[in-house]
Amino acid sequence: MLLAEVVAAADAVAATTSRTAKRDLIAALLRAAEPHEVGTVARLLAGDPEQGRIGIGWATLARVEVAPAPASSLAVADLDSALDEVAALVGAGSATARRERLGRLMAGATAAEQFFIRRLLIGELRQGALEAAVADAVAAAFDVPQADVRRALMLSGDLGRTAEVARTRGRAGLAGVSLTVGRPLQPMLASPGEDIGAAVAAVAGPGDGRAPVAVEWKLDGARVQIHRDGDEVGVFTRNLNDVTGRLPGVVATALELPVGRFVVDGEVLGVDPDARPELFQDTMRRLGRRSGAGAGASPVGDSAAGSAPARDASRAGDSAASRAGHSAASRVGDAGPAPGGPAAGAVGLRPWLFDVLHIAGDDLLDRPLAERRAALAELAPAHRVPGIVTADAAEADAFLRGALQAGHEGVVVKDLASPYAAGRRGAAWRKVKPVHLLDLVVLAVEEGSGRRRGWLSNLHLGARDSDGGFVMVGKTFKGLTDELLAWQSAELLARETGRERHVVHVRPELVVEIALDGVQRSTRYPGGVALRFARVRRYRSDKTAAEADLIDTVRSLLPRSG
DNA sequence: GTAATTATTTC
DNA sequence: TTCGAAG
DNA sequence: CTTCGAAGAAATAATTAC
Repeated sequence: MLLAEVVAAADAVAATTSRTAKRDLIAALLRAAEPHEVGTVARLLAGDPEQGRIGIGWATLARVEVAPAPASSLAVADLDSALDEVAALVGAGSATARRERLGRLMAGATAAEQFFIRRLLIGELRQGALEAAVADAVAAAFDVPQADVRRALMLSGDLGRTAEVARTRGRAGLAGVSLTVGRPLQPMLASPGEDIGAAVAAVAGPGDGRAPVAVEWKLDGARVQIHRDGDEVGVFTRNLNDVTGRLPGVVATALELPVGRFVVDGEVLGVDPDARPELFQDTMRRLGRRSGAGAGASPVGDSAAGSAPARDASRAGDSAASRAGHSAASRVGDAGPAPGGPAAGAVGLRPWLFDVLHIAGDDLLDRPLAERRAALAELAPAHRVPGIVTADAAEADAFLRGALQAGHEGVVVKDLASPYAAGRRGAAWRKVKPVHLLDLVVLAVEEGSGRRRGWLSNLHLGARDSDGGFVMVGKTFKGLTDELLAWQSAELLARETGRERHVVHVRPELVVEIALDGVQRSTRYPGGVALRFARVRRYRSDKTAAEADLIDTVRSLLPRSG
């Protein structure tokens, strides 16, 4: 298949806002593809090429300027192999070599193709259709039920393979896709809850006689899905990245459990010697460390295993997913203190489990949560996330307060009758965490892009200094309706004091109420703190900048670090 | 040696 | 994370 | 009412460029 056909389809998809039209356009393209190309084409249209991120970003692309070819000649396979080649370039001089190879690819591409390749590589296809849309198109193209395609996609985590299966083996083939120990599936997600009472009511139903719900601590770490098959262990993140080699302690824990074959779901989190959870930043620091990759005990084993970042976690499907058998030896060395890092006494990242998806040959996905929790209690009682079962909102509230007291993020309220809805952000799980509010001053604003082009969108936020000045503590563009965007654009434009690039500086007069989850240490901002998940609640027209919150108030939200 | 670039995770 | 569009 | 996509920040590590 010619790349031009794919690009034409992508352009047509971008040109319509109708989801069914998008689906039909993609379906027509998939039908036209050769059977062996279906997977590649599907992934291209979903903006997720098999090679993943290959070390090309906007900066690299900006330096590759090649006159477009007058006529299209590239095949899909040409693009695919070019991506393979670029991905294979590592080590000294690789960036130059990448640019060179990319330039050759671009020289053979028409203007439209070049544009598509750029968007693809940057990871922003912006056609209003990604994985889910393509999945629906797969169903339409090959005349198989949408639900079957989605299920296979969630269980395999692999759109290309799912598309190929649908094309070559149809409905029966899709039905044959099942949870496979060692291969990650899409994790179930929680939807946001207003507060604990609302969450309990939403999950259990309102009023008397409501069903009991599970209420569990919500830990501020990294989601992990742990697979064990005999002495093979694989650990995967929320995005199905393989982090087995970075979590020797988790591997060791998995190997200690009394059952040889299982899939469990949970969170990894560092804990201080005094049992307080580490800051998210510190947990991520540990997870980010790639020393100790693989099973070997050689602490300076170098990055021999897939030297390029992000590539050891490639989703090549059959990659070296799990080969971390004898990891106990590497555990002690790896968990050692990072230079300049926190707490030498910390024991490294530990798994906290809250679900079981498979155990000893039985898939539990379709079983009620109550049953899965019971299975977990038997499999790994010492590693469970603390939780209760209750029908009483007051009891749930008390448990939430306890979680916060212990330094955790909040709780997740779960329907005990619900199955494990892989890949869904359903109403069966509701997360509840406290919201902080701050009144901050708008110091500057950035021009919007995409559908916010023409508006002033991203706000630079400042807290009040003790001597009358303002200290920037973060930015946000969230929580703005189109109406509010229009209003703030006009108001801020009227206060413009100067511009640099896309940033419009304004007189610090407007006070905006910001909701946030908390604050974290920052090296970027002069106040030493940055807002976490800041979003606009409303403008405080009733307040002047002199009444905004102080930087010390912002700092007081910092959790005490380990 | 330091700065820039890219990629990764969380939300 | 939040919002808006689509169905 | 639900799903989906798009908008972006922050911190970190690895690697390359200068």
